[in-house]
Amino acid sequence: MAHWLLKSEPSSYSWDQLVADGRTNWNGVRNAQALNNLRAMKLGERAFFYHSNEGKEIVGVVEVVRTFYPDAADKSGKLGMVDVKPVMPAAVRVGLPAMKANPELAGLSLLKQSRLSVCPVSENEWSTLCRMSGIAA
DNA sequence: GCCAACGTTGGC
DNA sequence: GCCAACGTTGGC
Repeated sequence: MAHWLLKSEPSSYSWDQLVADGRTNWNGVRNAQALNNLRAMKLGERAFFYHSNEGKEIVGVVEVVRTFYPDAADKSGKLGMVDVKPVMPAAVRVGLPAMKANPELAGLSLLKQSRLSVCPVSENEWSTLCRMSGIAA
């Protein structure tokens, strides 16, 4: 199974908000590459939840509970979303400096393409990040 | 189809 | 608040 990382500014949608909601639709993605990543997500696949701008750290893990479907509000028909639910919070929040300092994460697309809001995470990167965050993979 | 101008994201 | 890195738009 593939793994992912979803970015959100806590001021617009935070981990706490997701936990309170129990589930949410991950809409508002406009970037073509990010949309492609959303399309590639399968049911039950997991993603890290990362707070951009404020905190700049991994705060938890989410799971895909509905695969990609079109955004009814988008007339171009290109935009869409997946639904996710929280799985567990990070025991240790992993900040950007910690990720940059770890050579095993040198290829992490979060670090290489800072503007990509939905990025893939390789299996090695996933287990490294699980270890760092105290999340049981 | 190229490229300059502009807009957006996100780290610092 | 600034700026780098991109993506997008629009004139040619």
